[in-house]
Amino acid sequence: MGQGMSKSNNVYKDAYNRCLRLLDETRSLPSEPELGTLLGVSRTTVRSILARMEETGLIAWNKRAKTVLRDPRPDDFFPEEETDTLAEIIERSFMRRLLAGGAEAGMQINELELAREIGVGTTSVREFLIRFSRFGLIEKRRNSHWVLKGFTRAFALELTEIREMFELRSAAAFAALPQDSPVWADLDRLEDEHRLLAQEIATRFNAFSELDERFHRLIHRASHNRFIVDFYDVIAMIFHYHYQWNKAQERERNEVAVGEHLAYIEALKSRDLGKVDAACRKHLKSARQTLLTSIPESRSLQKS
Amino acid sequence: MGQGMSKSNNVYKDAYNRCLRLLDETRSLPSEPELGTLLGVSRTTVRSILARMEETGLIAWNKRAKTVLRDPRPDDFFPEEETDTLAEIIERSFMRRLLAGGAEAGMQINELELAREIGVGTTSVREFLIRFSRFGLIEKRRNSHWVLKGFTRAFALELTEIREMFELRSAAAFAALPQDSPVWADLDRLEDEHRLLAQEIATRFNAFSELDERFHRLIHRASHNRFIVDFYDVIAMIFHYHYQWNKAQERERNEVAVGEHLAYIEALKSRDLGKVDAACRKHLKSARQTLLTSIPESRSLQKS
DNA sequence: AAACTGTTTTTTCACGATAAAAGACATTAA
DNA sequence: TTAATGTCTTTTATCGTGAAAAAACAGTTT
Repeated sequence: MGQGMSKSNNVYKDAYNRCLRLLDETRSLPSEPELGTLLGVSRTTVRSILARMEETGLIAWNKRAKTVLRDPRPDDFFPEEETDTLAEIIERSFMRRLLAGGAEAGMQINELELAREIGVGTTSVREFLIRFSRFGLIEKRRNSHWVLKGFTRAFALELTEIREMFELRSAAAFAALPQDSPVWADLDRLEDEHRLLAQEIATRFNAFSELDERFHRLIHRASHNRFIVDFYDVIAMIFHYHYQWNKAQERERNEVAVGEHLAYIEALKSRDLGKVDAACRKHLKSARQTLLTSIPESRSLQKS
Repeated sequence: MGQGMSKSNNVYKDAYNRCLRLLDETRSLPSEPELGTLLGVSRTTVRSILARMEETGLIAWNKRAKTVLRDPRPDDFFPEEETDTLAEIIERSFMRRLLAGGAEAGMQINELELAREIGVGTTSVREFLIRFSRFGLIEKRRNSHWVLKGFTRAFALELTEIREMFELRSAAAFAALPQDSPVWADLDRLEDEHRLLAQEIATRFNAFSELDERFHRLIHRASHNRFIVDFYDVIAMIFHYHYQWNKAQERERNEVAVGEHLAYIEALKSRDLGKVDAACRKHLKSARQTLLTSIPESRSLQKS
C-alpha cells in the first residue's frame, strides 16, 4: 500500500474534514475563494472538496448555489491518520525510536534505513533530518551519516540555559509594553483560561500542555526578536514529547505550574520589573527541574 | 554541461588537489588508510586519487609501493570551481541575488526558478533553503513558496541583540575557566596573531575577517552550550558576506577591531569579570555599528 | 597479529519525473 | 465593474533511480 505514490493528498483530506465541521456548524457554505481563506488552502483544493461533497450527497452544487442536503455523518470524515503531513509522520516515528530506549548517544543515524522502516522516500527523511538538526539533538558528519547526540542531561541543561536567558528578557520587554498594546487583552484571556483550568484541574490537567505553550509564546513574542521567537520551537518540541512520555505525577506538576503561571501573570500585570523577574525565575526553575527529573540516569551519564 | 549528471565528484577532485600539494611538500605518500584520514575522505576516494596519479605519471603505484616520479605541475590540478560543493554553489548564487539589490523584503522565492537559474536540481535547492532558513532571512509558507524577510535593519538589530547576550555570557565563562585549561594557550596564540596583524595592518587588513571568526568562536565555545556555539554560524554567515560586500573604510575598521580584540584579550587574561564585561561590550558595540551602517537605507525602512 | 591492499556492499547525494496543490488567466454572473 | 466561477499553467512535494563516496568484508603482506 502507498507504494510508488508520488504525493499524498493529505492537504485535501484534512481540509475536507475541517470543511465538514464547518458545514455542521454553519449549515451553509460561502464562495470558493472565501472558503479557501477559511480553510487555508487554494481554490483548487476547495473545488475538490466541493466536488466530493456533491458526490456523497452532502450538498447540491451548481455554480454559486450550494445547498446543504444532509448532516455530515461520522463516516463522511476521512480517517485522522490520513490527514497527517509526511513530515509529521516521520517526526513521530523518529521520536518514538529516539525515546523508546536503545537510542544511545553517539549512535549513527541511517537515512536509508529510516526511510525503509517508515515506508517513505529518502528525500523526505533527509529534509526532515535537516530541519530537525536545529534542535541540537543530531549532527551531520560531512558527506557521511548523521550522529545522534542524545537526549541527555547536558542537552536539557543547555536548552534551559538559553530558555531562561530568552524568557527573562522577553518577560521584561512584555512588562514594558504600553498599556494600549493588544497583548494585555491576550494576557487577560489567558489568565481566565488558567483560572478555569485551576478549578477543573482534577479532570482536565492534560489540557495544560497546550495552554502552557500559548502562554510562553505570547511572552516570547514581546521580545520582537525572531531568534528568540523561533527558539521557542525547540522548547515546544522537547516539551511536547516530554509531556507524552513522562506521565509521573502529571496532575501535581501541572497544578503547581498553573499556580506559577498565575503568579507570573500577576507580576506582569503589576509591570514591576522586580516582581516579573522573580516570578519568571521561579517558574523556569521548576520547569527545568521537571524536565531534568524526567531524564533517565542511564542517559545522563554520557558525554556530550 | 553538467546536465543529467547525478552527482559531481567534487569530493574526489578537491581531495586530489590537496593530495597534490601534500605530494609537493612531503615527496612521498603514506598508506591508503592514513592518506584517507589526512585528507578526510574514504579509502575509496583515496584509491581513485592514486589511480589517477599513476595514470598521469605522477607516481608509480604497486600495492604498498608508491614512488614519486615527478613534481606536480599547475595543470595537474583540477580547476578550483570544480571542487566546490553543490551547497556552496547554491549559497553563493543565492546570496549574490540577495545582496545585489532588487531583493525587497516580502518578495517570494521560487524553488524551480532558482534551480533552473543555477542549473541544479530542485531537491538541492529545497535542501539548501531548509538549511538556510535557520538564519532568519527567509520563511516558508506552508505548502507554498518561501518568503524573503530581507536583510533589513531590524534583522541586524535582532541578530546583534542575541550575539551580545551570548557573547557576554561566553566571555564571563571563559574568564572563569581554570588556569590549566588549554584555551589559555589558544588565546595566547591568537594574541600573537593579532599583534602580528596589527603591525602589518596596512597590507594585510583583509586577513582580519578570518582571524575575527576564530577569535569569537573560541570565546563562544567556552559557554559549553551547543545553541550558543551553533548560533555563531548565523553571525559568521552574515559577516562573511558583509565583509565581501562592504569595502568602505575596511582598513580603518579592521584596525580598530584588532585593537579592540587585543584589549578584550587583555581583559580575559586578567580574569577580572568587570573588565571582561566592559571590553566585550565595547567591541560588540562597534561591531554592531559597523554592521548597521552597511545596511542601505532603502532596506531599513521595511517592516519586519 | 597488526596493518595493509583488493573487492563487494551499502549509503549518501543529486537528478528527472509525476501527482497534488497553488496560482494565474479567461469567462461569466450579479 | 466587481466578484464569482471555469479552465489552464506553474510550483511544490515526493518518489525511484543511478553515480559518487563511504563502509564493510575478505584476503595479503610484513
